[in-house]
Amino acid sequence: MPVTIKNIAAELGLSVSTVSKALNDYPDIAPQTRQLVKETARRMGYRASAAARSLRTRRTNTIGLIFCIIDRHLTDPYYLDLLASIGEECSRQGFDLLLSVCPDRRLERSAYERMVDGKRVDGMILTGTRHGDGRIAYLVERGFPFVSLGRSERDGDFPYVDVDGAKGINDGVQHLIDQGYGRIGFVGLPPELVCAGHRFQGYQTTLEKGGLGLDPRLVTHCDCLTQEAGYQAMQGLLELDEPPDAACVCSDVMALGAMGAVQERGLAMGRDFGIVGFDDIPMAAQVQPPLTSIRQPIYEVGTRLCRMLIKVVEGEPLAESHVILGPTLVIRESSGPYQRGWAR
Amino acid sequence: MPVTIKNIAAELGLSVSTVSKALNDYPDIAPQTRQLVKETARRMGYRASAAARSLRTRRTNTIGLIFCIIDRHLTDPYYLDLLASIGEECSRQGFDLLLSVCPDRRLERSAYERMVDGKRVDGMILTGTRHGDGRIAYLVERGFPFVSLGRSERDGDFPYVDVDGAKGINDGVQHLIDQGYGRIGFVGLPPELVCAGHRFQGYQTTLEKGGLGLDPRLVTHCDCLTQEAGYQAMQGLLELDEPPDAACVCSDVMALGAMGAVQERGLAMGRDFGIVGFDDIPMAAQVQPPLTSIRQPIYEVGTRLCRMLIKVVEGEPLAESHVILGPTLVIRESSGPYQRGWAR
DNA sequence: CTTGACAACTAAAACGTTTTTGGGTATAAT
DNA sequence: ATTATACCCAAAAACGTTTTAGTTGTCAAG
Repeated sequence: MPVTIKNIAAELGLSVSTVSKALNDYPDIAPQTRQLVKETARRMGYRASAAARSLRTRRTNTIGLIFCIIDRHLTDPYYLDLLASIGEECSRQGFDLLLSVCPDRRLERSAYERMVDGKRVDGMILTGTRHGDGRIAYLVERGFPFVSLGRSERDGDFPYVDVDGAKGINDGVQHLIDQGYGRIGFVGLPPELVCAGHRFQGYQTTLEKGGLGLDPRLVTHCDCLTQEAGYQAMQGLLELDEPPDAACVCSDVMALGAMGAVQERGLAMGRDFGIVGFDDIPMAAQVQPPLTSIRQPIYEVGTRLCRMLIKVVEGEPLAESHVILGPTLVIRESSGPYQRGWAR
Repeated sequence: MPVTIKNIAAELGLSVSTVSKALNDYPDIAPQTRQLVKETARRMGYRASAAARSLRTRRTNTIGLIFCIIDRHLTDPYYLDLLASIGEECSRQGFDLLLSVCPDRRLERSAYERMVDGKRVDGMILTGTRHGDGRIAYLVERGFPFVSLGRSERDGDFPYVDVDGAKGINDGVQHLIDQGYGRIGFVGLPPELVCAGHRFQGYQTTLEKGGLGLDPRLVTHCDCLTQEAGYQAMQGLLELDEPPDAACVCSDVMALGAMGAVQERGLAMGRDFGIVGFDDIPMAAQVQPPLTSIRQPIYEVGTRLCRMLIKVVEGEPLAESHVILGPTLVIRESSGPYQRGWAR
């Protein structure tokens, strides 16, 4: 039923190999033949069978992406933008994107094996590198092409794109200091994430540079990137004997939850209490008050990841295999100048 | 390098066909042989080549999904949840999910052709049915298995899952009426979407039922589902000579933008002006004031779509091929009782 | 002793490509 | 007239499975 290369050959009285070569622009095919074949193929509505082609060429022209969803809620717009940028670049390059969503960390390994060992994809994009990342170990051991979003110091040398989290947090914390906040808390990412450490370092060094000591009680983190978790974390900080008057929250989604907790206490955001988020999701600009946030160039990250991986897959050399992109602080009202103390 | 069925056969001194049959539980294989083969396969780390298998069986065990992104921003959490639910169900059923993101409506057709004619997937999930939907025409013509999220009256008979938008809007508008709002606007979806019509009907009938006439000036719509568009639409309504005192906005993301426009005018949300959104994204509960919204059972929608499609692909009969799920109104503060008039 | 039935396995074709090798026919060079 | 050189095309193998159609061996029934 579907039209194959053989049908075209029969139609034209040519051999299969000639047709194949014509379609693939081999040099030893007469220009007119090539023309004729392509014309006929189009007329007959021919499309190469992906399976047959990849069986023969050992290439799938597909890249794999696995999202491991904890808690059944992956509603962070950040991921959707990442996905969109990767997907778009894939399309441009004629690649497909095979996506797997696994609801449980324990199923993650088998999801990778399915894609990699089942030869379903040519390469993988890995997001959110973790300490002692089993996925990296696996891919390195297999010698399978991959790039990652996020560094991983000790796990071997592989191409990655990362955002300079320390720099981002530095800008954010410094901004809070400049606005007059003196007791600045930190709501970090799940500690297993490599980038969580970088961001904390940014917090630490900027406090020191600003002459503010680090109070460990003001440092907390969320185990998942949800509003609820951000709300809880901020609750914890506000219940301290000496609560903070500002906080740097490592994800906007978490920051929105944190804002809720602050406002619930009757504190005026951007006056009594300052918050800086991370990611600069679209919602950040719309919420009341608008949320100051450290913008990640997420579209560029996704695009670069995709381009790098495709180069690796095709065996081309990478101009740079370790890319660190700079975030930019977007100042809005949630970090307005500090106006009064906690006790009022 | 990768271990194939032939390697296993050689290792055990069996034929390829025996190994294949053993792995696939054919009855004419001795139980002990089957056992031995499976054991050995596992030990050697065997994984069937997806390409070879699907070349032979004409099945890919993959379903396709194409997101057409307008405006480079697909940050609606709704889609991420939909994607997550579809992805999870795929995993459970041992299917892969091939995702294509096309930045331009003009590239949509070729994205479909790539998946369908290139035999990359066994079936497609189509989202957001449109009037005179070219995708449906194409798939029907090809006789290709698909299910859709959303009805389509005239385009032929195919399985779908839909949410009862008329019912949802009905509940929302009735709620606004009950809260004392008397001049209720409507911010609809892009009119090309089939569901846009259903929702508008819900608006219309509920107004009539409530004895409120329909003022066409209070009816507007957005061309894309962004906050910005919602903001603009609401601006338009508020600039009328006789502006509304409430509005039903057909997507939460748009509703958040609309809330911004309302608040910018100095109106108190949930007192001077009521808003009901649609989708009940997580953000709705967190924003200030929390947004009343019509919840779509999006996880169930995704799961059902996936299950139905897989049944169709496998040639099993569908218990019900036209599923309409009910939304539920989640009441929050953005639709608090009407307290004062526009002029103050 | 043949026949048939059954169980357990194998041979081989097929799926639709790509690619290597090689063959034939012009044209050009010796 | 012979040889070399392009040029164009065809044959065939290969990729790793699945599946149809046997083949072998054993055992029971006739």
